[in-house]
Amino acid sequence: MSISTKYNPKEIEKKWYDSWMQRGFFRSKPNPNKEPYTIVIPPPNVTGVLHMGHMLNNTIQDVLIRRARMQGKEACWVPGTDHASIATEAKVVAMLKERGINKKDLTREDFLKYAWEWKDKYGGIILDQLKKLGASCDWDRTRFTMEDDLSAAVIEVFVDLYRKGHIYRGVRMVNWDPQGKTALSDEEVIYKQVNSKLYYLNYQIEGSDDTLTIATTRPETILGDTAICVNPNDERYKHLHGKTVLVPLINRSIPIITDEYVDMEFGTGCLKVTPAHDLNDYELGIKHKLPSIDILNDDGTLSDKALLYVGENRFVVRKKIAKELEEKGILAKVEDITNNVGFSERTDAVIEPKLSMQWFCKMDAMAKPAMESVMEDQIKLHPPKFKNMYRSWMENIRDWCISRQLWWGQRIPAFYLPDGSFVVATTAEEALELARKQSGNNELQVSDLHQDEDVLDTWFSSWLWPISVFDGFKDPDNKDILYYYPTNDLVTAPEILFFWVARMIMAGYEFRKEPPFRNVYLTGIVRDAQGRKMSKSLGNSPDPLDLIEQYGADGVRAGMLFSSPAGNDLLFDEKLVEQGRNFSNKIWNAFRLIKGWEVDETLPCPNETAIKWFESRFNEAFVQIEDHFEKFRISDALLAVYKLVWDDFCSSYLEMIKPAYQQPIDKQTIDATVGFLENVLKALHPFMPFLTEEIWHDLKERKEKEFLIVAAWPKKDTFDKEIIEQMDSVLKVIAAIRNIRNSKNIPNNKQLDLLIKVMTQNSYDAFLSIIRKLANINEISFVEDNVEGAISFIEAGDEFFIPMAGNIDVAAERERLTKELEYTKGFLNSVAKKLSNERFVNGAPEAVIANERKKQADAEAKIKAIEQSLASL
RNA sequence: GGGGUGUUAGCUCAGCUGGUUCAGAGCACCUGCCUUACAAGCAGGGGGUCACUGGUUCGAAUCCAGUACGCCCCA
Repeated sequence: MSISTKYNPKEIEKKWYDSWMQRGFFRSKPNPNKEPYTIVIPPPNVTGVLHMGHMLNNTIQDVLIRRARMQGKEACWVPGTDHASIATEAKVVAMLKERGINKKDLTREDFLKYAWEWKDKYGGIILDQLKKLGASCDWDRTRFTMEDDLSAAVIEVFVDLYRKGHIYRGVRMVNWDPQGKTALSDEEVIYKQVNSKLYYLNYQIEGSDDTLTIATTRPETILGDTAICVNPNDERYKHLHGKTVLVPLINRSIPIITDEYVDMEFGTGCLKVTPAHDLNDYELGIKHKLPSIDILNDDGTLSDKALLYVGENRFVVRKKIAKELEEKGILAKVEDITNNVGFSERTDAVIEPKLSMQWFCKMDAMAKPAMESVMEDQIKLHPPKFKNMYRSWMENIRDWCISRQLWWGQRIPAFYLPDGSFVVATTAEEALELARKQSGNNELQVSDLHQDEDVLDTWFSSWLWPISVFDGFKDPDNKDILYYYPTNDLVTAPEILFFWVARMIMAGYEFRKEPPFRNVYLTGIVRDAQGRKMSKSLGNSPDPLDLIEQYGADGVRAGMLFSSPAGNDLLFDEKLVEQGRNFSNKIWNAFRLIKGWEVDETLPCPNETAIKWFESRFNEAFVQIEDHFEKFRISDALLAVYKLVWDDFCSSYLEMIKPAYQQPIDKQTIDATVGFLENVLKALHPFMPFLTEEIWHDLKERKEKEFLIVAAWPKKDTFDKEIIEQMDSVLKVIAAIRNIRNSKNIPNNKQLDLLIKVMTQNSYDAFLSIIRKLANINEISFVEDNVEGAISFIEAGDEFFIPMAGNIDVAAERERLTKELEYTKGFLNSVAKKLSNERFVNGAPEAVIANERKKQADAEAKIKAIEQSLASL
């Protein structure tokens, strides 16, 4: 035979991907005669390269979209990338540095030119990598969050929300990244446990020689202190209420205030209040009308308001000031503690809570419908355990800081007048008009206005993604948006459930009055075999493209899905991918076998039972597979196909119908078998698209557009439960015979005889040839009595004998039978006990009791049979 | 500290509405096979007090409470 015994994915994958592309199978257009099925890709970071998380995520999306396509839906998977402002800007800055260029020396326009240059060069990499995986995206629809239309949408939305009063500008405590020199949203801050020191400092009480001790992890911030706070119920400090103390080193007089917020147990129970540098202190400050003293510059050095150590880095100052305090006898003691410190997700710098002027988007009004839609299952989360988390987040939502002190992104459309007031408008011209109206000054020119320097958070683009990719802002009634929106399923990671998913839902209701999608499938995190998160720094992540090279895209796809139930982390092991590859090979060889048969049209069909059985078995399995799909149990769906193919189709069915070596096969069997293989390929195609398409075409001549990728998905059909059960018993009989061979060291090629004592209504007539073939039996006969000199076993209530021609080890056989007898008696006993319990008989449903009675009768029959066998030994 | 969620075979996990799918699957493991589709394979097999304690029930892996340990989110 000329077909290789091993499946070789390399050229095959490229061939079919190109072929699909050429024929436009991935493309989608609104088609009123078809039901739309839409997925928008979670846009990967434009700076990114494919990692294992993307592999899992996009494999699942591809499985969903391919199945929908085969189901005859108008399947549309929209790809694209997002501009990832901080990450990309950091990469561009690094690139410039390499070329000896400092960002500070560039104008905004020059910098953006470099940024686009960078994006054009590296921005498409990740999408090309997805093609290797087999992703069947409609590439003609590829979008980018910074392209003109999507940027216009962002600006339009900003202006709209501003006019609705949802966007405001204000001084607020924000998470400041002193390295990136930008504000971050709460979600971009990662808290880590670190070892710190707790410094105990003595503050002099004014008008007294006494001191008061406070504890702080950040002694440098005392320079910004504006009060000391104690719990009003704290007996220790009652005598100090209303007094003032002096801040050490600078001797500023600050009041002692009281608030129940203070934890009496922590430190000394005295809290220093630094409203400019701590969120809780800030809120205390507002409540008690305290001044804020901002002692830090944007780059994390001390400002002149600090009075001391001006211009020095915050961490350097911490050490220096601790030393100075110690020398001056102010430092009482130092303790080691661990506390949570926030770090920038992007630059890893320690976050500085900082007061600054930022733009905010109000969340409460928009959060309401977004929360309800998930709680009431208009949008379903899979698995639903994430609903709780979602709710608690939405209930405690805070306003969204949307401004970023960067250049790479959509510039905030606010224009400042010479007097410091501002207007918000989509264009400078429109702004001028508004500004003239607002100021009453008709002499104002565009050049008098100054646009805000900041850009918008990237998520302020991506929350519009399901709408903006269909140009739903530019042209709200266009055909695409009307047809594809709401999209169907979103596949993403739980980490961005709030960042992104929740905000998309808000935007959906705000701008389209409809949810952006119906189902959210949450994948897990891909971890290594030890359970560690895969990361570049650990070096524990395989390169996905290497894996594809080694095992084939189909093998990798299957491997990823073998062990990844929704919402559960995937402990990735290369073994899984190996299993995927082995599976590819298994199917390949099944195909080789079928392809290799000569057909003799004159032969009668000896395989009616096998054919009838597999047909039913396929339908049974397919119903289950569909059920898994409907419940988003993708892993289970794959495993069900896997078992259907390997166990039922290959190990059982093909062995049943396989003609003897070099013998031809009859027409009816080959036709049925090819049909079965086609159905199996269909069910398998979403998971393993390349291999299945290849076999599809090798199996038969196909017409120009007759591709598996667009073949009709099988329909759920009825199945004959009885034949499945009968075959089940028959296969157990075969296994029992094989087991006897194994344990008695009887070679496979030695034919045995089989005698059957039927004690039930079972009929084996239709299955005799199958038993003969699979168990290598010479003669099968039926008996009324026990057979002497034979090994026996019971299956489905009937007794089977294999004559051993005197080769029986009587003692061993007696022991085996005795053991089985004992077990069965014990079993009977437990059933009898149940049945003699009056409360069980009265309380349990009829079916359960009938079942127990059947168990009882079966066990009794079995005991009788074993006893007879023992007697005849 | 608050909330959520989990603990089932060596590993990863199914197990829905308590009772024949109740103790399962895949991988790993053990034994025997190079039997012309496949050694990336074939055949067979051994593994579990369902975390622990108590409760509800005729009956609990399944429901309830507590304990221990793990993970996640928030502070």
